[in-house]
Amino acid sequence: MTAPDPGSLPTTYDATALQDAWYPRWDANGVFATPPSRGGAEPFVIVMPPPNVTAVLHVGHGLNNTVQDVLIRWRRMAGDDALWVPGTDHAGIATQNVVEKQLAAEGLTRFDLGREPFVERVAGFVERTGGAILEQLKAIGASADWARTAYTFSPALSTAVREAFVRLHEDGLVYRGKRVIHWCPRCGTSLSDEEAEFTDTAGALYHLRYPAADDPSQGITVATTRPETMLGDVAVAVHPDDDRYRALVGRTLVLPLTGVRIPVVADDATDPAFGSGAVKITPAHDANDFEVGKRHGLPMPVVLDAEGAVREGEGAAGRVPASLAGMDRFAARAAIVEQLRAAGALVKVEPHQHSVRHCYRCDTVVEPRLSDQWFVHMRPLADKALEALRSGRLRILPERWEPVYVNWLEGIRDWNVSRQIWWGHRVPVWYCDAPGCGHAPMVSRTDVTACPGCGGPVRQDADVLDTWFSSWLWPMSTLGWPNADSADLRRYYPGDVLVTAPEILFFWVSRMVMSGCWFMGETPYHTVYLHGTVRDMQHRKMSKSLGNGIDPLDVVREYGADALRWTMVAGLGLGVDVMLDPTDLAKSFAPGRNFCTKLWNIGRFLLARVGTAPVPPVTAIAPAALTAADAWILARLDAAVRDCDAALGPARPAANRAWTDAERGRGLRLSEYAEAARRFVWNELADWYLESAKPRLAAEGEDREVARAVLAHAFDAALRLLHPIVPFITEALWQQLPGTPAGAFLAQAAWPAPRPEAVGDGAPFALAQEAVVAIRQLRADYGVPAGQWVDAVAVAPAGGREALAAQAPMVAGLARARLSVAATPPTGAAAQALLREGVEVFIPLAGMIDLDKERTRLAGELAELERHLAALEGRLANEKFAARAPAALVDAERAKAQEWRGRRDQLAAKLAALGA
RNA sequence: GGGCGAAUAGCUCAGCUGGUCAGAGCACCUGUCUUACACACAGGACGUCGGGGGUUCGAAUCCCUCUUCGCCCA
Repeated sequence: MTAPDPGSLPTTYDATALQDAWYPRWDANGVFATPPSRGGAEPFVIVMPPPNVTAVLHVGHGLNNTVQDVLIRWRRMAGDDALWVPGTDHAGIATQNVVEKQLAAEGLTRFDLGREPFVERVAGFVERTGGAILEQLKAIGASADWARTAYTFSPALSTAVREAFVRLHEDGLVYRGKRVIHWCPRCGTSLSDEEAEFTDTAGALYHLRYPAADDPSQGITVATTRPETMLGDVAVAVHPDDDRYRALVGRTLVLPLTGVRIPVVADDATDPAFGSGAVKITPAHDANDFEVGKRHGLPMPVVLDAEGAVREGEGAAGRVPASLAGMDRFAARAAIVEQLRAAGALVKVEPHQHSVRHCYRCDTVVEPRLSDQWFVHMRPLADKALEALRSGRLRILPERWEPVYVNWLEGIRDWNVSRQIWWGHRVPVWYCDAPGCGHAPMVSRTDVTACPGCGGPVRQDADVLDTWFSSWLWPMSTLGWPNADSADLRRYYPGDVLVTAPEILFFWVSRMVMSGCWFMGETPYHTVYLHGTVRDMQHRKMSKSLGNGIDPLDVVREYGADALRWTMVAGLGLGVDVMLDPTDLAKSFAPGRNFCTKLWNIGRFLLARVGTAPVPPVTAIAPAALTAADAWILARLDAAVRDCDAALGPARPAANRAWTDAERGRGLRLSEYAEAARRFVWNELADWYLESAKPRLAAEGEDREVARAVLAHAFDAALRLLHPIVPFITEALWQQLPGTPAGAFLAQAAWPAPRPEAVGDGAPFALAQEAVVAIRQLRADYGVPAGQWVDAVAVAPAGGREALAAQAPMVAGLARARLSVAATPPTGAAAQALLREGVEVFIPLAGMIDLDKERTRLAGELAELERHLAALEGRLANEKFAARAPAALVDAERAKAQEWRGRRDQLAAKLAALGA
């Protein structure tokens, strides 16, 4: 690779060209890799939340991965052994759905193919199309260590899944049980609590009358939102203290339509205030009823099949009338309601607002259904995850999510990990079906091929494991777990930061903490950073179904990856949602586009002025050779570096891998970091220093060399500060700096540090800035044409005149004013302004001065000053303030009052001189 | 029903453990093609910090309460 020709910066900023030029070079030169040679550095590890293997990049991924890239590039530059592990997730249900849809187009189902051919087909599909999203991430500049790209269904990570299952079984935490679980009839599988999401739905409350068997004139009215489940009713429960029903407890009711006889039971979990106070009990199709059924030893007939149709299942003989058998649940609801109405059993129907669970993958209404499932007993794991947070080894930002995390873990329920689909890690349990053998089920790390008892064939459990059962191991499995000898695992576990969205705090984040604590004895990261959600202008979440999404690749093509990244990061307050308008990309991404264009122009102009000749390091310049402007910009740079550091860090807890209370809420303020860096390069370096340096650069001589050196140094540092956010443009500009060694990359350059001790703060320059601002204001007030030069006289105390006079060229350039410094004010009419340190600026404007206007202006200024002064003096006059406020504060307030009084007197004198 | 959180300029939000804290960006108004940038430069206007009460020498900042929103969980 040859260094680009320094004179070759194109006039127009071409983001695409920069991206095409620099990403391949970084990649080819191993900039993102974490070779053993960096072993001396401290590791900093982020594991990428693995996108679904079939996913395509959306703006949420863009935001999530940009944040991670900013952090990893920052730490890489800061000298850490920075590792960002990328990868994808096999996404059991989602991926299987995609392939099933393809099959459906061919008129086939997975059952037509059979299990193994189907799984092969999915694997082939993933092989061909999977992981495209990782290539898309490169387009937005993601600097992950691609050589370590992982996949939850790879052989290595599958080993981890099996190990985890077996070990939890050995620990007594895995069990198989018959429970009412959430069943998605469309996906044909069970779901965990987290995968069955509540949606508020306008439904109806049906009041059904069940007559007593021995006296049809008596009976009980029950209220239900799912009348079709009455086919599976086995009892009616009432509260034991409910006088309305006391006489009926123990008697028998007759189910309408089927004539099935059921008892009335007393159960104190019944809410007498809800509906009629009597509740029908359907143990096989309602989780609460299941508990009631167990308490009372009731049967549990299954009346809905796996497709959600009404059908006599286990224990349900005689419960489904032939006219209804095979009817879909919603059609059956309508039919049953009609039949009940006809039979006179329907008392009334009321509108009813309630929450209905839907499948998070396909939005189908979830059906509670009794079935055999594998569960993980979570209490012991959750306790460890709680301890991690309480001990400070884990923090969550923004901190307001911590109580949410705690609340969920404290009420944790067992995790249904089995799924009745084919695409996924098969449950590692084998059964011997041989009659008479009776060998217990075998839970095994390795495949079991023959029964150890009878030597006969064995059958593996048909279920696969929840995809989250593999992703909860991600921070360990990607590093080699369960191989305890893995060098990566030893070096890089535990990692540092997890960046994700709050939606998967329970699904994934807390479970990773649990698995890390349980299997490795340490939380997998010390910081969870939960960023906001990308929303449209109506604050709606962007989604495919709403059609309000933004394709990040469109943005990259039109405005560049840097503009995309800048817009998102600069707008990213901690935990704050990012609002973008999908109908107006130009407006949405204007902040990033504007900033990149500005930076490009700063760079182009600055680099052209600095030229290609070598510059000395600023540390080699004699302090006496530095002008006030130089001292000022170097001091501003120090402040900018400190601001960026404060906004970003600390990168990790100072000691013992545990956050102190003082550290806990600090850092990861990406928008503040962006603003601090932006302010420096734009408002300070470009607007003031570069402008003021123009005359120096135009002249020949030693001072020109000083200005070149300071410019090069300040811009170099600015590019370093900005690089994590806008990597491409900063790299391209940095390569043009005269000091850049051939073959070096900004992506690997050192993060700036403030000078250990400042050499002056450039106070005279700051004073001249005030003069420039004041003159500009006066010019605007008096409508002086922009192109017209004016004279300006600064009246300063004896000590400061010389330093201020030295700033005259700067004032000339920035305010179009010929500045002279004098001991006394000029005679005649002049517009005037008061600066700090008693300095006054006068602009004699022959014929332009309006005395009334000037008086009004000064009187306004005086009035405001007196208002503030009065408040201040009132405070100082308060004895209690003097007595109780900190002495330092009181002193500062006194000094301030002193200064303000001086100002007031000066202003008053001016007004008097104007004849006011 | 339970829990958490938010209400600060037209918009999106900073303001951490009470003392220039009334701010930033965008939008808006006015002027300018000032030898890199009109995707820019310069200047300007804009808020009794949701209502009420309390603690304090002092509250946007702490406490109580009301109102309105949002999120999570059941």
